[in-house]
Amino acid sequence: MPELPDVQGFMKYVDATSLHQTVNRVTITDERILKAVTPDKLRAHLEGAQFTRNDRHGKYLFTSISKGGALVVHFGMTGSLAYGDASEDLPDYSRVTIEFENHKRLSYISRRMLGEIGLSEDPARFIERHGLGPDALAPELNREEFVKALTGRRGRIKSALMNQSIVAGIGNVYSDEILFQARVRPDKEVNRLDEETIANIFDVMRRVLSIAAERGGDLERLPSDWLLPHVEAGDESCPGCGGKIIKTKIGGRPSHYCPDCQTE
DNA sequence: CCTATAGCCTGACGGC
DNA sequence: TGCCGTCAGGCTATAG
Repeated sequence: MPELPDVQGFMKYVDATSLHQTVNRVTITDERILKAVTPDKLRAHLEGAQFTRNDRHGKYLFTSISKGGALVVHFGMTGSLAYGDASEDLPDYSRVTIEFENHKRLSYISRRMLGEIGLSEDPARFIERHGLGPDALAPELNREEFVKALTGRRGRIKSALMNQSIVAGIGNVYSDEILFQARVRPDKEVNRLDEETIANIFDVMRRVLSIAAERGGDLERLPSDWLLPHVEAGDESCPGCGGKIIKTKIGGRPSHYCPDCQTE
């Protein structure tokens, strides 16, 4: 599930549950989720340490470790976190579980194993090496820069919004919502959009992501005049005009839009 | 340099 | 009930 708003939700979740507790034990149920670190190294870095703070960049969560460096958490399409009592059974598809001295545990869950757990000594360098653009909600990202980053590009606007090297954090679902609210069709070629329209997409992007992030990505808590709650509920009618929402594929990803409201 | 596409990986779901 | 194809809120490597 995780796009920027969801990861923001996970960040608050870790803030509320897992900071400043000493790690007793790290259990790795499936090593394949560790792509750039060995199980021994992960354990060595975490055991006896505490988590001190969380930061997010795009869809990545960086949890700082008191001994130095940070735990890198990426959720892929099916990742999530679950905090609970250490005596309880692990949730299905737990891949890594961190047990604390207070007999609680934090489990990283991933059904399809498309995510990753790793370590980074320097998250800023990690972000750079992975070619991530500025976070979509970063205060230093402004309208002008956004317009500049999109100008001269070919391809479709939805693909550009989902391109993490332009702006980090937007995925398949929120790109649909942003374009719905900006009234731009997802298959519109970027180079056929004028500056004003792109600037408006920027404003809408900020509003959509901030509101959704506040709600931790919980689709049920989103305003009912947004597209997502309708699509999620299997409702094929447009919250704006009541017309039929079109489902199609753009860049291989399922996409929803209203042909009547999204005219640009 | 840029964009589009296939592949990774696994389980849930619907149709037969 | 069981099998099978399709699908999925992401990313990377590769081809064009």
